Amino acid sequence: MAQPMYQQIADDLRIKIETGELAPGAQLPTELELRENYNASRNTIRDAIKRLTSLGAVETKPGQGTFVVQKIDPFVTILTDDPKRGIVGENATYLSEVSESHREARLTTPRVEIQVPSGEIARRLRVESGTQVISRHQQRFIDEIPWSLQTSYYPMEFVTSGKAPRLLIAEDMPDGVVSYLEEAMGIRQVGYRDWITARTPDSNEQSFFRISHDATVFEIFRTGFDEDATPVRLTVTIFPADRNQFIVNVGKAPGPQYE
Amino acid sequence: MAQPMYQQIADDLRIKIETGELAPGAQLPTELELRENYNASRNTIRDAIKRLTSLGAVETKPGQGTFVVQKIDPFVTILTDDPKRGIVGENATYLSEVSESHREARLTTPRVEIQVPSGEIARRLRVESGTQVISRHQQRFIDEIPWSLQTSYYPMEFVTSGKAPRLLIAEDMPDGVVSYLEEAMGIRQVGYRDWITARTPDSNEQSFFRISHDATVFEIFRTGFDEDATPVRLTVTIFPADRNQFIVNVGKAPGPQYE
DNA sequence: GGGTATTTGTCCGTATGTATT
DNA sequence: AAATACATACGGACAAATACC
Repeated sequence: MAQPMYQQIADDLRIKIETGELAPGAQLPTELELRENYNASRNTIRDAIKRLTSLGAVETKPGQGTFVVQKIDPFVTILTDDPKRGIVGENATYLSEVSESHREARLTTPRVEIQVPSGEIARRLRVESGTQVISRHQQRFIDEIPWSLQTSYYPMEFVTSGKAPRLLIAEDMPDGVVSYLEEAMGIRQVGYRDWITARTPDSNEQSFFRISHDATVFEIFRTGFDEDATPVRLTVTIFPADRNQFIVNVGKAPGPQYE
Repeated sequence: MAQPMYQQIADDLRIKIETGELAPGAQLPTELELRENYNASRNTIRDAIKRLTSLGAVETKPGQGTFVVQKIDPFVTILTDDPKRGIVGENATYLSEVSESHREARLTTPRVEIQVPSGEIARRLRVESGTQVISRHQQRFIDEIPWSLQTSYYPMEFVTSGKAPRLLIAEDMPDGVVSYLEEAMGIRQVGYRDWITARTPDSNEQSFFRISHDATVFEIFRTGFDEDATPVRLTVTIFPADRNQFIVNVGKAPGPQYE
């Protein structure tokens, strides 16, 4: 046996999917039918299907069947801001990028919390661990598909000093928090750093994005800095890898995005 | 049964790993022992372990046992070139970044091929599909751990014109291909665009990186442009997500890397 | 709403193969 | 060569989710 049987079955089905014999959205034969087609036991068929789900080629729905996944048209985020536009709020950038591509973006109103951050958050925002921070959490959708989960963290003294009370208000800031902080506190964000990682989703992310436990999500930490190189904000965004890609432009790179 | 049994067992083992009760590198009890510990069948134990492998928490070795994975110290690549350094070869950047972190980098000598590129490669390099291109492929290691797979593509006329013959020589160019092209052909790369995606590894990548089929790799397409905004090269690099992270600096961001 | 058929999910037991020590 | 440990494959039983009448 060169290849295990479940692997051969998975490959055969994968080829049928790639050639279009099984179209996107189409239902695969049921486990019982596949069992007869391939003359294998149901468990072996199930192993083959598990292989395909972990490749992201099919999805199973209890009580209904197994279906070829609809490939989602990926949304591309430009991490390096357009210099002509200057550094603006991420949400404004997000909304304009999406509308440029003729798709409909939507954000939830922020959920504002006072938290004691995890060690990683505290380290990146450079506050002492054990102190409190303000967190603002938003969900983002494109064409009503859940697209990303974003949480921004700010040092607690921004509100305890009385200077930036609107950080605690559960409302979106259309001009962006960055420009609000400049108006209210004189803090200028002169640059930022994105730290890009990938991992498997936790259970919250699995249910929000409706992805399986062995899918992949990007986790991007964006730290904004003022002129003294002090972090003024940290934004952590989770993007499912099946519907998100990123662009970094350096030097003279043409067009906004496409050739 | 709120949670399925295999899930509870997986969670219990995961907690023991996170708390350090099962140290990195340690061997888990064998399937037979776990079966007695949890009073479950061997198949159920195996389902729990599959869950942990897909999380990347453990790895199984036939004939030996199941082991807590040694977390690899991730290597961080800066995608936005340091402006003081200017735009130099990726390999030079790679070697210097690694040596700055006191780790040992190594590259294989390039494997040079003439290929008819796939549609995606042709589109990104903006050559007509069906025409030939030069490809140069290298494997990169850090401390002898396989770290990335890189393939660069160049338009065929760079050598058919007789101007850049060294592109066909299977030798690393320590100063970088970019500066060679400038010397030899007068082509200046004035900028580049990185396009960042993530996916599961193909079988080549699985065996080279020694990762499982449901791991994740970053696939980064770097297109270099000359002053006419014409692509002069395309570099595709595969990075396993368990040992690679990326940084993008925009505006004034402090330090090279760490706070 | 309820009942039934269909389909996938979980769990068990067993046998045999393959890799490593 | 033998023992150990994981990998593959079979079969069966019941549960849970969904669709349909």
